[in-house]
Amino acid sequence: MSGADAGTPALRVTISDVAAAAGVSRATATRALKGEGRFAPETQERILEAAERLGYVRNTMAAELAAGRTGTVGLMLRDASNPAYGLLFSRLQEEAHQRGLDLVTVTIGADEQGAKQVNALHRLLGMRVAGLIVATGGISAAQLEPFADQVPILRAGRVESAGRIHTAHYDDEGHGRLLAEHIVALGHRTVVVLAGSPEASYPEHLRALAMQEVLTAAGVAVTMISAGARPEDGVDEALAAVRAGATAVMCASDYRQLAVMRAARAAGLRVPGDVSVTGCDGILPGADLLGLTTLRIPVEAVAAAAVETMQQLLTADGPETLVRRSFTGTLVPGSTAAAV
Amino acid sequence: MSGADAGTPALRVTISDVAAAAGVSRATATRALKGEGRFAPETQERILEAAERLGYVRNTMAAELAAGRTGTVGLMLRDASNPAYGLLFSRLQEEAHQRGLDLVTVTIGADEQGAKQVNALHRLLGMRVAGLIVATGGISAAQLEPFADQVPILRAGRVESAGRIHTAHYDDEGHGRLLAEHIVALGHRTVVVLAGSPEASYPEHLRALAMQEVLTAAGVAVTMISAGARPEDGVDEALAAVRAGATAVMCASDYRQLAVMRAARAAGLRVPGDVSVTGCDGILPGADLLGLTTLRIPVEAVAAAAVETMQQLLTADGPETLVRRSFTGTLVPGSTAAAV
DNA sequence: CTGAAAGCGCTTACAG
DNA sequence: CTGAAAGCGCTTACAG
Repeated sequence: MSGADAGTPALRVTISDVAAAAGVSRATATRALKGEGRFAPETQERILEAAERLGYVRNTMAAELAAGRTGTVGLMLRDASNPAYGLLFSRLQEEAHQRGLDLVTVTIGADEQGAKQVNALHRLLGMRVAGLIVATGGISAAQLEPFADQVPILRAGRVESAGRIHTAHYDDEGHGRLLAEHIVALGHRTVVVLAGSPEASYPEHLRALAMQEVLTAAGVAVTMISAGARPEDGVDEALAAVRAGATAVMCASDYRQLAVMRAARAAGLRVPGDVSVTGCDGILPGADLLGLTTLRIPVEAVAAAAVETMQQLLTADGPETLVRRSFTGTLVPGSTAAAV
Repeated sequence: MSGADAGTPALRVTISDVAAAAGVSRATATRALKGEGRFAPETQERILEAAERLGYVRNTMAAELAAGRTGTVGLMLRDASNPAYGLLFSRLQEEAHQRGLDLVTVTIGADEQGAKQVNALHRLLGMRVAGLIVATGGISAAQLEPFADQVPILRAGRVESAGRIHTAHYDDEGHGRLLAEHIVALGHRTVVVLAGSPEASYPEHLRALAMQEVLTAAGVAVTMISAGARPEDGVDEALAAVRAGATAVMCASDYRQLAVMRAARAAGLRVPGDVSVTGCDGILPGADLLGLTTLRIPVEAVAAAAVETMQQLLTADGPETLVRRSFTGTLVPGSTAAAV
């Protein structure tokens, strides 16, 4: 309440201050403040009043250190400027709030090296979080697994093959299939599939493989383009294939779809007149106005499952079994893809 | 490294384990691990090797409690599903990373009551963060100020009039002015301004007031609509005004602009043939394809200034002066607004 | 260059 | 119903 001098941080009020002000021991103050254990109602009242008056805020670090446990779940997040991750983040928070789970988040840039990823992981583990939700593909199972016996780890959004990591993930293959079936149904016989390489984006890669499978099985001629991480990567190549006869470009993400539409417009190609285009994600605001043909990924369901599963893992008493939950989104037919 | 039984968390290795394994005291282990103070190079090597081998992760809570300080800055964030906040979040993280500042984030839903907002604040203060960056309008200066003498507090994105809170904010009034001047230049004489009410969105309110001022000063007839928080709120009213003669609808956000375009399309009104529309934010992916007339808010500059300022505040030795930095974005003329 | 000791703020059995 | 005591894992002067 004093010490407003700059440079000298104000003295924080501790539980000892509160206890003294209320004329009790620290032990009693602790109990009354938490509302656990035995204490006289009027004693509690006095303690609560003192805490309020002094502006007491419990030191979480000390409390958790002493109690030997943490009520916080760590969340590793990828760059939230991508709306798909932004929304996932938002939903995870929302779910956690509703279930009374405290979440502490650290993010890692998409471009960061393994060392930084591990660093972020250590920061969370250093806080002795009770569980870990990983919502970034940037960190591998190998980096995660050593800690799987210390704390439950769940990957959100992406499949995971490693033994001890739980998941709540998108059905990327199913998504690729649904989109490809739509294109087949529209009668396209020569199609470009434009996706990030496995290194650039594993989910995109999975979608692309599934698309290829469905298209090929339907007798469609497929040109696969394995591109870099940036949306504009591979776009020129895709348009070249269009000029060579392809009637549709299937993109593994809406960002790529936008890039293709931009380039098509610049090149004087009409969508869907000259070329049909599809994407995947379906969460861009304004996607409807653009008429994007896409697939809405089930962000809400994945977020809910992730938090629910984590909560179960935290309260599990029996031996823990591996949880793997997959969620399929819904096709959004738009005006960017038409029958040939 | 044992205790893989479910239910029984593995024993975490402590610095005592590392010290014992290396045959030194905990004090020496601490120094060598941090690389501070004096120690024999070969001793350090032994300690580092032991830590590595045992899988030691320093307990941050204990370390900071003992050291009496924190290296972490708290970030209070609003729902990141809004791209404007998602991008701000992303940039803040990026900047913090680059400057070696650790950020720990808690979010609060847009709809949450004051109690929850304060709760989130307490969670951060309970972690004894070294500083606080507030990137949500949901928490008031009055709630923040009591803590301003314990820790530097900076509001990012939004102006702040309270005495002890620093800011790095958008020039909302300037943004409103720039957009209004554009509409005036296009020759519109009857205009609707559609914005959230002060309670729904204070920044939108500021933009709207500035628009009104510029429009009125130019002799334009203005209809002000003070709407709810949802993008579709007030849209019907706006279209009614258009039917009554208004030639332009100025929205205080891109979300509202999209809602107006959607409704206009449904009502058979052409944009910009029958009505010009403007927004504000300019960060929607695909905004260019839609031809949105908007204003790109300077997210990057605000984020950089916020982190930079916070870092200065943390290392300041002299008496701290109030920092208030404002940033103006750039007009993005699109195809949704045309001359009458 | 290294270690013994005290202490950070809080909680938890255990006695009363 | 309440308090004294020990301890959570680590760091920091202070002696050696």
